[in-house]
Amino acid sequence: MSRWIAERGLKATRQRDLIVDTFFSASGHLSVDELLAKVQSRDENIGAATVYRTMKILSDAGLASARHFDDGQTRYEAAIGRHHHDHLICTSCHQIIEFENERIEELQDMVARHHGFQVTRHKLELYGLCKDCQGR
Amino acid sequence: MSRWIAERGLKATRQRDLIVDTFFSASGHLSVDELLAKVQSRDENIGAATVYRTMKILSDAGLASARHFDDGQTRYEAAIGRHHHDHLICTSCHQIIEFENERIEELQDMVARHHGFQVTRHKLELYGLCKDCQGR
DNA sequence: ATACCTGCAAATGTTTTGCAATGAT
DNA sequence: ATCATTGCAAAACATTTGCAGGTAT
Repeated sequence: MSRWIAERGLKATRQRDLIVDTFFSASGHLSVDELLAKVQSRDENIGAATVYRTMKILSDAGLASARHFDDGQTRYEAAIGRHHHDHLICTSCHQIIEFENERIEELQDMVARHHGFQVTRHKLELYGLCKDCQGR
Repeated sequence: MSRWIAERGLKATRQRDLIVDTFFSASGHLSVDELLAKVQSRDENIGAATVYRTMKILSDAGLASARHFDDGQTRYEAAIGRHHHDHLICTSCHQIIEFENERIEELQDMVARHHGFQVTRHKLELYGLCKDCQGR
């Protein structure tokens, strides 16, 4: 993100580097809390506000995307060179599975066109029980 | 909702009746704030907590459904005898259009089956500009 | 009479913001 | 030297909860 940072007069700091590095080293859909914990295990003096601020920058830069699942917390996932995709979310073990489906996207475009809508982003989430959680 | 209320020892009160009546008389996807305002224009002494509590009851009774769009507020819509449907949301004028698409639902089921997932509910939201807001 | 309900205010949980001190260029 | 950034604490939100008093059955 250094180019993006330089272009708008932002500064590279130890904290930002650490947060960004931690974020991209981790996998999955991290809540700010989870990320903060990982970050603080490397430098306990980093504050939550800095993590919030840094993730907002990453998100504005298009390098991370914010997701709002139904648990009331914002989660971020890496967005570098990734296709758009949607999510299956297990309501029992909270596992998140990603999927892509070209046909669904096409049908969404069709629906939007039909309503004269210009879609900029969409969200498709399927909530339920994953294979492992169905037997209890 | 009188039957549902009686069945579980809940009580019919003036406030609940007023909130429920206001909710079903209004249309669209009301936030608690919006509903509270309408309710208070009929009885200014009704508190926000009562609206929250009542909408939770309606929701548990299956008469209203809670929606969480990306604006950080819970919105409720009437759910009596309605099909499942999804939403187109204008990010400029905040208009919300509903749609149903059988093919998309089928494809979702296929995706879920493919992952061994048992889906209980899903959410499909298309964000963008509605016809009116595209010209600015 | 006995629960249940209400309104208020206080508590909660998540995210944002003001500010003085610190740090990058 | 400038101006962005940090950490902290306080503020801002949306929502929930405790409680004393009020109300439906």
